[in-house]
Amino acid sequence: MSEHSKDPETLLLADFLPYRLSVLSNRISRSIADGYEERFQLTLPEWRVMAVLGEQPDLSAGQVADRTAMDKVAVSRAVSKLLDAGRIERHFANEDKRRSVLALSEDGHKIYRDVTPIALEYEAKLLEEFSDDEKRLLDGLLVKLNASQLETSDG
Amino acid sequence: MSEHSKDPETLLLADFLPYRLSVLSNRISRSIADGYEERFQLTLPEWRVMAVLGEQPDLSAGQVADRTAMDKVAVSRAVSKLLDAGRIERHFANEDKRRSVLALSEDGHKIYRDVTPIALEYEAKLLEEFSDDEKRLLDGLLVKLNASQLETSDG
DNA sequence: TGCAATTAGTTACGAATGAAACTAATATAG
DNA sequence: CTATATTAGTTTCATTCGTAACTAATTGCA
Repeated sequence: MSEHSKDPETLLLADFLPYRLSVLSNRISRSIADGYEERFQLTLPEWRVMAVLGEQPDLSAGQVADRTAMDKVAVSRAVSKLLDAGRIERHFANEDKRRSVLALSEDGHKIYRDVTPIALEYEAKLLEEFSDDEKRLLDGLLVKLNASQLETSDG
Repeated sequence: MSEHSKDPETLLLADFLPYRLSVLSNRISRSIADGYEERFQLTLPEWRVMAVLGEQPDLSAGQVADRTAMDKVAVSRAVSKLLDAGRIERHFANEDKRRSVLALSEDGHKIYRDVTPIALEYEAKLLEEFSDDEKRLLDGLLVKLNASQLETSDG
């Protein structure tokens, strides 16, 4: 990236990878959320929790946080709204009564089945002009960026 | 993406492009911001405004909003904090007294010169394992995704 | 055992955010 | 001209968000 600006004094926002990713990602997330938020009265963090529980039920709040890269407070809030709305069910583990065990309710499953295709169709449209090769390439580059990010941030 | 899940019923978050971009991008932005926020008492939106003014001075608030993909309220707030801190200067255009003309102050320039290398070094680290080919590829794929996003959202 | 440290999750509170209403200046239509 | 519509930017208000403090349950170690 920034091949145009090797000079460490010059920052061209339009070439700056973190900036580009941020703008792109925010626009995409917003577009998808527009497809379900109003219609299902469902915020993005709530949908993330539902998506992960639809994929794998009986996770704890902490596990949900790990998988969605949300922080535990955000998960706690989303969970409590989803419980109020009757979209998930919660019980607590016998062997550790702090640990919650979360799963979609029947109602939650219904919404999950409705929203999932909206999300996937959006992704499909986004990638509709991409060849299989390009998709694989993109996948690989994102995996690599992700690994690089993890190294770069902490150790 | 989601090559694993062509089935429109099944959403694998870990394969879902919008989700992956969001997690990656948020982590990257956070890491960079950690490098300057506390040290320079500078929030991310404030830095974005400074970055664009450092690159091209004498923009109006609206032009800053367009170039940073921030909304005008966010720009207004960032501008007013930057004015308070003496990091930018504002006057108003003679031919249209509503339109602001913004530029970094001397102090702002100093900060700009300090923060820019932090941002660029982070980007460089992120891409340090990428060959030139891979960088070009990534650049092209992001350009394409961006175009696709624009089409997909509105018309 | 029993007390300190850790862990799961929630609550409280201040800061950040976004939508909508507002103000002031300019452009446009009659 | 003058009234209406539009545009630039700000303010307000309600919501969202993140950090830190808190509660409750569990673990570890003396």
